[in-house]
Amino acid sequence: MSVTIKDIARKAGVSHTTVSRALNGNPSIPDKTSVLIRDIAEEMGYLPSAAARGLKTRHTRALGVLVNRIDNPYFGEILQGIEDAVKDAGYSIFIASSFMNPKHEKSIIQAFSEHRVDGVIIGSVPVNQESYNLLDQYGIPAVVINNQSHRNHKYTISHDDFYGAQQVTRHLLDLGHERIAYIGNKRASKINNNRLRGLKHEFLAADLAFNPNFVLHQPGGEIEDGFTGMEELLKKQADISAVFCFNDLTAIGALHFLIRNGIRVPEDISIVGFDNIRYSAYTNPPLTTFDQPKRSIGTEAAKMLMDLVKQTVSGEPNDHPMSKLMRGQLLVRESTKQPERRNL
Amino acid sequence: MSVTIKDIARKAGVSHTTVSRALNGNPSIPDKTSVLIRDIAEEMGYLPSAAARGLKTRHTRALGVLVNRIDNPYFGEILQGIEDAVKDAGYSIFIASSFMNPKHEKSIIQAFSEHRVDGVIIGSVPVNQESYNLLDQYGIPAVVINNQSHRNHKYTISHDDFYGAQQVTRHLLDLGHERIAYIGNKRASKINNNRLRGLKHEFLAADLAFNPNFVLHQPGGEIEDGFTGMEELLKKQADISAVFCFNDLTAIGALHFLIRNGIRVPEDISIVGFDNIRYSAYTNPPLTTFDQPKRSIGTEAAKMLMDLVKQTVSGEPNDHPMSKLMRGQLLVRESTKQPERRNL
DNA sequence: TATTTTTACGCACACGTGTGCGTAAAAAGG
DNA sequence: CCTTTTTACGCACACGTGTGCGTAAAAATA
Repeated sequence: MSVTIKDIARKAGVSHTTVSRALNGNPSIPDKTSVLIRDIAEEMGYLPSAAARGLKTRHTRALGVLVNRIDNPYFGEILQGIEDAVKDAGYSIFIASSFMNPKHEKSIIQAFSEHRVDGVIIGSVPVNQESYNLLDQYGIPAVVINNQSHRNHKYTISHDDFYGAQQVTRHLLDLGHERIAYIGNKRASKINNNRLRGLKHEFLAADLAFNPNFVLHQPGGEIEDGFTGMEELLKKQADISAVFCFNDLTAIGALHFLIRNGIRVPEDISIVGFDNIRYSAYTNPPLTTFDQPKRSIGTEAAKMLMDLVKQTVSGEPNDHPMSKLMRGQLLVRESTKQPERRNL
Repeated sequence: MSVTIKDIARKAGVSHTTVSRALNGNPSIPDKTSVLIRDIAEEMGYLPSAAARGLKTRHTRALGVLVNRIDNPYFGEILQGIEDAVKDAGYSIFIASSFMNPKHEKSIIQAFSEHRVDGVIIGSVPVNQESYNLLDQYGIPAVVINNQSHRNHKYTISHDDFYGAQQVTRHLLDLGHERIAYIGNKRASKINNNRLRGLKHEFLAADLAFNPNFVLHQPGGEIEDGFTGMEELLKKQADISAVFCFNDLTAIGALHFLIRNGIRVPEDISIVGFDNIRYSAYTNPPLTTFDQPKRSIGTEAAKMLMDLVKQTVSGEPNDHPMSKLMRGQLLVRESTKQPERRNL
């Protein structure tokens, strides 16, 4: 079965203590025996048991990542960013998706805790107080990406949605749009609010009145929500000239609805997305959007978490909260242009 | 810090042995003490240490999943399928991406082995013999999804690409296309071959000659490969009427190139993708494609692996290989229609 | 050579959980 | 009431690794 340090010890004619020390580079072991032991270990295909080691050292070199769903292109890139950062540092990651279901979420956090992960990253999901208490009790630090709960968390990485929404809105205003609609996502309450706030702020800054009837909050942020949202919006308000969508997925859905119904984009209506998921460059027309540094958000979250772990291990208390706000940039493609004059 | 069974034992006035048995439902413990102990455990927020337990039981209730990249929409859905199946069974999953890099791959397999995962799923990545030997040595079963290496694996889940390509080709032939090109993906050699074989087979079955100049193998299967592939193909062969693309991503790229260059789809050229990634329903025009049951592929792989683990645990030898071939179905949307007569 | 210092390594316990075996107490049987 | 069976539980060891402390041998010093 699996090779243990005792097997190596037997073969090398020393005690397992010496093997353990040799493999960990303890200076009390002279080079020649150290080399001998390493060679034998290599030859026997020895790999230390993370379980046994973790039992003693109290850390596992494993992190837990909780997301809403894995097969979401936005999270996908964040996950990849996390993995990039983590891989170099020799950590492994557990990934689980909660589907916004509190039951799942609780059992995921439990599983993470049972595996005694060194830390947890929570990606754009509101998490129960109960789950946090669990992590607290087990002394597991958590970094929250795009905090969605009302609670303020100690360690967060967030995207500056307010700024992003401002840029998007300014772009539309600069083009001459005034009848701008917003298709939001109820579920992502905090993010949704920030984006809407950014939009309103720009209207205010431009001395324009924003028509609240132009806002529609959908139950989710998927393609379908954009599709049905666009449909509903046009039923209520036929005279909009541009739509700011919660994210690229909803924008793709909205775009699709318009094209299906013979409404030209951007000639009749301009569409803007948010996030810059990979695919948004290849819609027809290519989507104007706000480019979130998703991969960087992932790596920054992972780095922050690994720093926290290091501090925890070295026993430093570190009670001051940390949070990092990441900014992206507007990406003008072809789904936006100045509004054409229409008979009013 | 974390609560142990000894803590519970102290509080309940029994030995840790009794606690262990009570929590594991050992019948030698009478109900009333058992309930008492469970209550105390609950109250103290006890969660068993997976490490300590795994050390004794020799299994960790953790699986490893190796993919090419996490942020790929095709894998994303497979991953979600795996996670679905695994969650109900109380397993957790490590996910790591190799980027087709043998170095990464080796260190990932090592990490999985160190964590003594109960099994590994390898998703559409060719894996070194060395890595397999490692898994073998540690007695870790592996299920391979869409085997990409030349070696035949013991346990596999595959999609029936030959059948799929046949359906796709027949669809095009039925529409009246004969000048059908294929944009392939060199990297996915085995899958690529099967799809091309399916295509050729249908030509043969229809008594038509297939023009090998209409085949182009790209270095990858991303959107960009489709874009540049289409460009190159048109330079070489201007008179094609339909393109069968390796997957939806390349199809999206190809489609994008055509539209950018004023070539109408499907009036001038029909395009077919493969996989049916979520987004393919929302291209303009919506993509005709072959719908792979990705989520099912993931769940089936997970189930097979968990069965293998169960057998390994119960000591059954189980040396007969297993493999499951999954079939999808053609999904005709709007990127294909009969060819228009052109001046030849 | 005798003494002190250094070197090289092992003993024994710990981490948290599971389990074979043993045993006092309780229950059952006579 | 005594014997046998059953019940309820604990002791002690094991899993694989890490570590404080101790010690024999080797090296350095006197």
